[in-house]
Amino acid sequence: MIDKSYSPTQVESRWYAYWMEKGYFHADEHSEKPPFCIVIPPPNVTGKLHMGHALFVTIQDLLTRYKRMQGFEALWLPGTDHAGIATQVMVERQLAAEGKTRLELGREAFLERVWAWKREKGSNITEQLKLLGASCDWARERFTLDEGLCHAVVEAFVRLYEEGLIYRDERLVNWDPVAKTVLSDLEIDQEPESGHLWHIRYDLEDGTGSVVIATTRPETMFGDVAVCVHPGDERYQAMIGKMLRLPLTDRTIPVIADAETADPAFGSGAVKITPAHDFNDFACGQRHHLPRIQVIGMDARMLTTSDVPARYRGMTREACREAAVGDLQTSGHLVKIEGHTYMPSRSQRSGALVEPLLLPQWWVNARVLAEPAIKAVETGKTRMTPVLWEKTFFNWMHNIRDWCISRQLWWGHQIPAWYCEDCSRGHIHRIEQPGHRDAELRIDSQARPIVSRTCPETCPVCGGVHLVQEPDVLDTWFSSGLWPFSTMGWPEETDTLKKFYPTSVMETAADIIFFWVARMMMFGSHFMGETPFRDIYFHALVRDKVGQKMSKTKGNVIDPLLLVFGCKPENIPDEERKASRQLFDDYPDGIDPQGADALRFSLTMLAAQGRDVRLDIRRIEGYRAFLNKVWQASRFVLMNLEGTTTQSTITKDGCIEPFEPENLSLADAWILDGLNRCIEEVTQAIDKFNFNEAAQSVYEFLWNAFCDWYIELSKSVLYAKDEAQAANQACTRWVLVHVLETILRLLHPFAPFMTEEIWQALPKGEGAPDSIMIAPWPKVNPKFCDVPRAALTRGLIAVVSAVRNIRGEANIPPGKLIPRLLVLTDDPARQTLIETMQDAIRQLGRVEMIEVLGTETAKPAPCAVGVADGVEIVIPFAGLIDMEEERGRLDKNIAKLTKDVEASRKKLDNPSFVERAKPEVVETERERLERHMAELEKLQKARVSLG
RNA sequence: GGGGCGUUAACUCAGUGGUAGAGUGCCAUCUUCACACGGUGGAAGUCACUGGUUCAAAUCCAGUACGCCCCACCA
Repeated sequence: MIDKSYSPTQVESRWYAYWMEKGYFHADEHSEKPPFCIVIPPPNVTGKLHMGHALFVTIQDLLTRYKRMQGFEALWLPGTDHAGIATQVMVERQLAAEGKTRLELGREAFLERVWAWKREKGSNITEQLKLLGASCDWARERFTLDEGLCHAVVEAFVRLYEEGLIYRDERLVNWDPVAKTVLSDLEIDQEPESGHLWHIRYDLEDGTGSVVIATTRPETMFGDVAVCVHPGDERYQAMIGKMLRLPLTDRTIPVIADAETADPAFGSGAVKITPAHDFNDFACGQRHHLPRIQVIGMDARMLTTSDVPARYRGMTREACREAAVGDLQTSGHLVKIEGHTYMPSRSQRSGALVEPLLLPQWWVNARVLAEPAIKAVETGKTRMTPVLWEKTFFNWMHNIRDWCISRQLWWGHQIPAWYCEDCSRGHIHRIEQPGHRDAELRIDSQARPIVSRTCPETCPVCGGVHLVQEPDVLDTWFSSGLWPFSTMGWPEETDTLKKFYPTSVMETAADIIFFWVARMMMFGSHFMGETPFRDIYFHALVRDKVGQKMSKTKGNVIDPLLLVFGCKPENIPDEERKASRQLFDDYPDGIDPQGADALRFSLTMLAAQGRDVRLDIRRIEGYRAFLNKVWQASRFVLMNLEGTTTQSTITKDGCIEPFEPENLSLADAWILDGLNRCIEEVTQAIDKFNFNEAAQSVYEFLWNAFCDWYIELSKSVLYAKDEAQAANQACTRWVLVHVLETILRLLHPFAPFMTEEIWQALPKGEGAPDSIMIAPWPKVNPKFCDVPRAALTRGLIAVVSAVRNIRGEANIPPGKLIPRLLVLTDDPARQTLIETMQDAIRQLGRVEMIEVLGTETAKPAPCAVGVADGVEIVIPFAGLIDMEEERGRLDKNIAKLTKDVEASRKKLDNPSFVERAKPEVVETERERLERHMAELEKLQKARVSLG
């Protein structure tokens, strides 16, 4: 017997170890079963479990467990990502707390430190996934810096280089001066900020006039090489081609015309051109063959070159801005300062203002790689759900730009390229800094890389032996892009790849569609000849209850584990409590343990396809109540099996039925028919990724059908004293345990722990599996599809409901039995139904005696009348009912019915409805009208008799 | 500038052509032998707005308002 009350924390501590021990999570690449495979979106090793993880575990585990039960060889392949910038920044922060920097430690010692940290903390996140029940094949766990994956990365890089799809080039790139690395376009955020627009006068060299330019970055003026105006702008026609004096310097720069760069309507219509520090200016400079003058360095300070006037050299860009503006004011060149809202680029990781700099970097030719990936989606070889994401995908892929893959970090895959110090003499610079362990290597774009799988011993050109490796590492997403096949052993042709590639479903958040999904598609098509997944399911974003993204600074973070295990605010560390401020404002006394099962069930319910989720804890509590209901219903079934030989008839292939349909009671036939429907709905919904529908279906069947009616009806059979019921009792017990057992299997992918706990407690026969997670997925049993008998039971339910309705609205106290109930109908089938089920009706309606009579029977006056399923329910007053209440009740029902009748009439009186609507719709409408009219008539008569 | 999404009960959300649903909350009532994380009954919505298509619109189309997201640009 299971415990009296449902304690998720206790239940969930029991089963994970059992499943692991039994090896149920392991997928065999040599199996004969059809494959089903999901590779996990690898969480950052630095990561701490958040709602996004909880959501993907919920959905991926749901799919994996479902397919496993359906008889697939189900592989959910886990692993973690080294998360280059995130991890390095974190460890550097630790070092800073000790007063050290990575440059003091040097590359080797720093990396050792990161590895030590990874060894210590790297399993945190995977342990947290396990708490949610993730049935991953942990023996196959991978890390993007594993030996095997490094091998795959090198292989991919070298092949792409040899195919000309990777190249090194000097371009303007996004430089993060805090993290000291270049960033891809995707790693940059833009939010509006308020700044200024400085209007500065540049005088013509010949003294004939001046131009006023507007800029948001006056400190870059030392890098100006031209002032650009629109060719059609009449104000400046005469100046085009003339030279201007650049204020604060002794340089002169030309006025040029460029329609793409200058907008006559913005500012003064004239714009300064600084090709080394602005992307538009860079493009303009290229068109006009202008020089590029770099004036800001990688530390975001002004360079100490001759281009920068001595006074400003070495200043930070901010200090320089202030100084320059002051000097311009003094010299009279500053015309005005305007307030201005602009969108500066900031590094996602460090928050630093990105400085565009001219640097040699490694690039992937994305356009070529994108083609087959686009085609795969166009032809439906890979499908996206919700399908609207395909548009976003195409839009980006068709306009894709080359991908900058090098990063000036240490934590990551060092690029497999070397430079010969002899051949590339003069292009390799070692910059020694006092206090830095290693010299910094700067490698000019003119240096010639030697790309190789292993470190070359000699230079293939000159035979020289002085080779240095490219210090840069690869963008984290380069290795993640290989994830679906690198984790399976690529470039080796492994059995795992043969069995499981391409994978079945990629399940992830849509915000990494470009970062990750698109790149996996490109690499998969290129290296494997096939896109890596059949289906891509994008889940929703989990937001807070008012729809904002969760973030620590907003204080609206909801840590899934706080919900799973419960929490008291006083036990939470300050920092975390700050991050979850909103939560503790709403729940000052803390939160009760909800359990992983309830969290999972809730997320499935809330995350309808493609919709963002606003997480409302009240709904989680509601769904925990549902799991409690399952638990309590199970206790009822188990209690009634005690001391009997009735057992669940599950085997490893399905269920055997000890009873034939003709031996079933009406209630049995009804619930088994309903079970069939439920099985069908859940299965179809999961297949279509409509997880909320699937969960909803089980929810309704278990609560509204099984608990509310079948269990209640079963009591009149099980607790009957007469001998005649004995045979029915055995049947009822079997139906109880059979329906419960099947529901548990349907529910297992949603709530794995509690379903296992209960399932294990059920009495089962020979041949039953050892765990619900390897039990077969329920199938519809055509033998038990019994529509007519199910419909009769629905009639019975309607009768009981009608009695209860009268009781409730007429304020008959629940303790008071109704002495006499008349049921009027001329239909023999219904008469028999009421007769045979009268025990149940008496119990559920709290009625002492029932008489079944024909419709012509004279009603006692006064009486209360209700209509259900075409039969008339009559309750003689006999002092039971408050006349006023009853009049009110009838009036209300009459009003509603009258409205219904009018609506139906109006429709049916409309000739075009009758002609043009589908015949079955017209037929339904006629039936409805007839039914409502008959009902209305009866109620009206009853009302008249009340006076 | 381009694209996308949303607006349904007090709250959080389902519902893609045929008389509006759930959870929580609310009102009344009941601690009856699975369950008060419960039972029973009840109240509660002009489905943002305006047009259109249709016999029929929460649902399809167009527009408006408000909210949100993505991409691009921004001197």
